[in-house]
Amino acid sequence: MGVQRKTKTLEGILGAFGDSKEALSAKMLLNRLDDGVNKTTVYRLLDKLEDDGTVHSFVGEDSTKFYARCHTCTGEGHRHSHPHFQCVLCDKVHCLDDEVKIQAPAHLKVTESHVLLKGHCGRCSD
Amino acid sequence: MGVQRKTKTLEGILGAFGDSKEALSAKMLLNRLDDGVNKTTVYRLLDKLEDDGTVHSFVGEDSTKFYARCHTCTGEGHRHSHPHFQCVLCDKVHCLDDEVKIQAPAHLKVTESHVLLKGHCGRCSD
DNA sequence: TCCGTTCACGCAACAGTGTTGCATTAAATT
DNA sequence: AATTTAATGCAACACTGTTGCGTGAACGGA
Repeated sequence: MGVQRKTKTLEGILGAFGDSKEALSAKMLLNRLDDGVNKTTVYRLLDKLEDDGTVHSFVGEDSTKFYARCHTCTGEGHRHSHPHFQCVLCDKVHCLDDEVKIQAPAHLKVTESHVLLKGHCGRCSD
Repeated sequence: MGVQRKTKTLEGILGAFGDSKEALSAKMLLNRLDDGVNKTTVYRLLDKLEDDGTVHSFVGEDSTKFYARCHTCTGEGHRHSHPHFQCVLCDKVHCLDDEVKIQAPAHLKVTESHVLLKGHCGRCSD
């Protein structure tokens, strides 16, 4: 049913994402919010924000879920065929721009593509 | 250090993978082996087989780890730029053939690409 | 501004996947 | 067969994420 009330924690989460393409895990968010916010609250808000089409989620190679602001989605459904990039040095994750189309054998009907690239980001590869 | 002894559980695991491109999770393996094999044993063997370059691993969208036989790897390092496909109906996961190259912005140095496609497999889309 | 509704919150307990320490068992080597 | 040491089973743990429930706070209406 999505978010219905403007609470302090909600504003903290939206503020953490800001308008950037950086992706955050629940743990990262808890660290940034700090002052006694409960993890349950964060998980529930993230779920609702995803329902609303405000954020989208994907799974990193360490099996943890990351969330990032959507820029083109609605509550009707998420359409994200853009890749995500994770820096192996600073661990930052962010969304890339390009749409990705991967061709699969004809007998498969592909409905979702999840692409995660790993490597060194701009700041870390100097 | 890898596998050093040919035990019953090891043969069970290798038998389960066979020579196919199907990927299995630890849980799936435990179900197939059944007769009182401990999950710790399976996890440890999978780790060692990965070290040896016998299997490779990747993370599914449900945050669980899948393993599949390598066909071109050595203990020196895994090189897998092939996509993996998961059927949303029968939940089977398998390796696809094509190599995938995704172009990323120039300031990023990409060292790994993980691609997971989801959809309906041949058997399920009839 | 007060009040009532009901969403949101914190807490505790739990679920699932995967890991670690340690004592025991069993492959491989002699 | 005896010895060595990798592999196993067990229990306990770590981590991410979830659920139930009682309390608190946001919002709408009077």
